[in-house]
Amino acid sequence: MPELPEVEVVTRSLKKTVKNRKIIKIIVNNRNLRFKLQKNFKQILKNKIVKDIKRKSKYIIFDFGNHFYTILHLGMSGTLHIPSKKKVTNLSFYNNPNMPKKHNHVIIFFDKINLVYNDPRRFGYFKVIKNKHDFDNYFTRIGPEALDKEFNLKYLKNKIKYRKKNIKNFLLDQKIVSGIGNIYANEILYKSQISPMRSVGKLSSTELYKIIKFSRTTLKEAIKFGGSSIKDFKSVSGGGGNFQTKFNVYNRENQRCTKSKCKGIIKKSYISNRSTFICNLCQI
DNA sequence: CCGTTAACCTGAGAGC
DNA sequence: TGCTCTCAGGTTAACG
Repeated sequence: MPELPEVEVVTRSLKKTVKNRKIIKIIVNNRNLRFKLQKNFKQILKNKIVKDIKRKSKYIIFDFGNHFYTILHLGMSGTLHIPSKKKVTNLSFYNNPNMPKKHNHVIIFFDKINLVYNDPRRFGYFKVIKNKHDFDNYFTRIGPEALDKEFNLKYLKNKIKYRKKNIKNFLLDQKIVSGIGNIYANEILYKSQISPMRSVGKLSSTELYKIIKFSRTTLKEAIKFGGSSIKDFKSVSGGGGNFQTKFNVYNRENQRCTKSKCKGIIKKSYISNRSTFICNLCQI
């Protein structure tokens, strides 16, 4: 489900809702997430106070102070929500309305507020980290995120050397640049007017610069619109984002290119089993 | 080292 | 109505 903008939106709402709150208790209904939840997960987090909430690419970080953290990755279908007594918030694409609590795997009880982790496909996971070394080490596996200054022309030029990978898979490779997923890779390449099939080694500096620029602007704009809600993305309070109304190519198969004067039709294909949308006339 | 594929999961929607 | 099949916003082990 979530790429950088959606995770950012969730992180911002967590800052407003659970920051500085104390965990009273935790209920674990299903430990079998992508990685099995450690046995003492409940005990180890009990009575901890959330000092801060941070985000690193697609990871949400609960910072408890003293280099004690819990990292959460939402996978494809993970959502966090705070149930309200007034309205039903858990009605995502994947949830059977008759059994809305079926995939509520972890419930964190704060004073006054409960935070529910729901994840039908269970590709998401929590990881508890207890020291600075492990924390820093955890993120060495991923490259700079697309909004970082480190993700610049010099960095990119160095990374593409001697490589034949196509630009779409390159943008999706979190070791190269982190935070971009399938929706935004499609949108960024459309705005850059570059075909997703192009080999990275053959891209010009101008083209690389466009990719960097549009990565930043596209992700930032998506954040401004509250992320993209295709099927089940919801913010913590239950509202969806609106960036899907801004899509130029994603999910727009057989529709007209959004650029005025362009007669192109958006075509769908697959690259490494991921759906890929392009305007044949705009993207070369 | 590099690039690609399969696998991990559940459920909605399409087609028959 | 119901069955089967495909697809979904992510990651990564395993393979050639």
